[in-house]
Amino acid sequence: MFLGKRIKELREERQLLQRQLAAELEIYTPMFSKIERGERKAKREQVIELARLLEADVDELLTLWLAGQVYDLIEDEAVAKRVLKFVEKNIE
Amino acid sequence: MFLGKRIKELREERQLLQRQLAAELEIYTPMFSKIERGERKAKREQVIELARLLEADVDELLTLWLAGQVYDLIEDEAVAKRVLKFVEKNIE
DNA sequence: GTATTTTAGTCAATATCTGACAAGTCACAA
DNA sequence: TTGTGACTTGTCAGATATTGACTAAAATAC
Repeated sequence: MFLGKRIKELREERQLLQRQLAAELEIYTPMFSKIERGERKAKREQVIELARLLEADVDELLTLWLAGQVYDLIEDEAVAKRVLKFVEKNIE
Repeated sequence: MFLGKRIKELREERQLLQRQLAAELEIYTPMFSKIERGERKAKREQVIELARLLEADVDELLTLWLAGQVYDLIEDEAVAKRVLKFVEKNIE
């Protein structure tokens, strides 16, 4: 969702078609469309490849990719913020 | 993992056996053991029921439950902290 | 309009998760 | 040293979820 939005932005800036990026990733265009709209989850490898194809920062895209997954997990939870704080405190 | 540790603490404080809590949750003891050790993921419902059985704060346990899932998602990622910050900024 | 791009929907294949259970380890007691 | 209770490990079929391939429909551009 965060990732899809950013990919679409970058793709349009670069004037590329979904079809073109899909071909590079060796997936079908409908699949690419779904990834862009957040209906399907991209694979890690695809995110990395997309960063290359779109000349974007791979860490930025990986961050958005993961953020979307974290968001999906906690968005409807009353304790969402508390969860984030907790994980922050307990990471590495 | 966070949840399992806390459940074990509470269970021992209350001097309850895995077998007893498992029975209350209507699951097999080995399953309970796995949940406690983080080998299996508890269900939302089970977390809520456990809070009741252990006289613990349900939000605390739900937080730990979700935190474990978020942690699993990002623990090995270089951008982990950045992800948390990003989600924090973009929640609600 | 019609051609191109994007999205929606279907479906089988595959991967992942779950529950149930037998069998194992470990600690302690008889 | 064997019996018992608590907990853990391992397995495996069945349920669930995810994925990829693709057709068809919708939106947009020309």
